[in-house]
Amino acid sequence: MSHLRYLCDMSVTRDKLIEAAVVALNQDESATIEQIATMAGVTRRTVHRYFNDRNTLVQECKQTMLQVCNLKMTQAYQSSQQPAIQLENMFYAALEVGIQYSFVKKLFKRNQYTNLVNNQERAYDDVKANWFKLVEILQQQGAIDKKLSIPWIYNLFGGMVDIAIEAQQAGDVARNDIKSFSWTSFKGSIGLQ
Amino acid sequence: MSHLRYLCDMSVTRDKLIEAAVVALNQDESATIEQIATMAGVTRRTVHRYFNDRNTLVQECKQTMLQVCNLKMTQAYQSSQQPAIQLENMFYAALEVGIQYSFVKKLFKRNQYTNLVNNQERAYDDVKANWFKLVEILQQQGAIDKKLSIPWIYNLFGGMVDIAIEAQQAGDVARNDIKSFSWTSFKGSIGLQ
DNA sequence: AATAAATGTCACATTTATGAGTCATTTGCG
DNA sequence: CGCAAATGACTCATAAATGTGACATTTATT
Repeated sequence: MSHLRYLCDMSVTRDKLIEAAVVALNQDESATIEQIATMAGVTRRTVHRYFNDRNTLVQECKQTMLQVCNLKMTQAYQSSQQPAIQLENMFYAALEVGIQYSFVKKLFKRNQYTNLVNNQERAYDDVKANWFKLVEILQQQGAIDKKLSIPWIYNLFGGMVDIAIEAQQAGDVARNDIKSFSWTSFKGSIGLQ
Repeated sequence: MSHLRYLCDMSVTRDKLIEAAVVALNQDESATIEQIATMAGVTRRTVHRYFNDRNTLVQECKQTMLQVCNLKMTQAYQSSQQPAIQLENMFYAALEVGIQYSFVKKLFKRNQYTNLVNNQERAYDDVKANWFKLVEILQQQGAIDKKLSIPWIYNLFGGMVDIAIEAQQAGDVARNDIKSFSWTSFKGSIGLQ
């Protein structure tokens, strides 16, 4: 056990593969192993060495992404006591884990109410419940446009992250501007003071 | 030639297949012919009767969707002389052809600058150019937040359509609310007075 | 330089997707 | 009803994607 991982350490490649798979699957949910391997800069055979089959890889992506998002979002939620600040920090957290967040969102969009309820998924429900509470409070205070429904605002929140990702991938919006642009736009879209 | 098309008229089935393919491909760009057929409520064999191969079907989807979007967006652009009204009507037009618009957007996101430049694609460039002019005018007038860049606003415009589609598909936002919610939110997101 | 780990290359079996032919059945119409 | 168009059900051939094994090559560590 070294204090620093080797560059060719297996766990590094493993993480790299999951990361590449998330990017590929986020853009094309039927992406082939070949495409994922190419994106990760390895051979298809290497992917098969780390994951028995395609489904295993996909499942690992789901678990890992859920874990990452739950952690980041929970930290953001606990970063303050003021709903407006909490919401803003949760937005930034979602932006930071952009593609992961988008992946998790799609995950729950498709398999809604499967019987695959595990700890991570329950934790995600908690995160979502906390988010809903925040928006409810802000709306009751009149800080958020009362004409908009909370489910709509939830869709907006996730959708704005996707817009930020797309803008970044398209490359036509300066990378440094994206964070401020997207928060400004999200704030405006819900009429937040 | 009857004034009313038969229910089993070929062109009806053909249109139905294209429509189903657009929905399927919009959600999974690698959707199989089987999935598309299922979505259209026909057999895979039927799809093959109308389109020689998968690529032909995809190409036809692109052409048809481009045509539909160009028409609707151009009509909306020409519906007024006031930039703010024109923009609003273009937004509604994009919403009306929601999935088609989203499809076309993805189309141009991937194959940017291919050599497949045909009439429809040139027309799309015109539509886009007109849209840009509107936003530029509004921003110079101070009617739109000057801190936001126009490419960002363009991404927002298309992204808001996607959010509306998702909200509708998820079913957690009342169908009648979606039009007003999304315009309200888009307006707010760009700081439009 | 020697060693071990990690990855690449090739070869092959299995599965899945695609495209197309044939014939029976359904559907809308006169 | 009876006709003709449209579709479904079944079939097969080919192509693409997946999963594995054996071995060569590269890479990092000692």
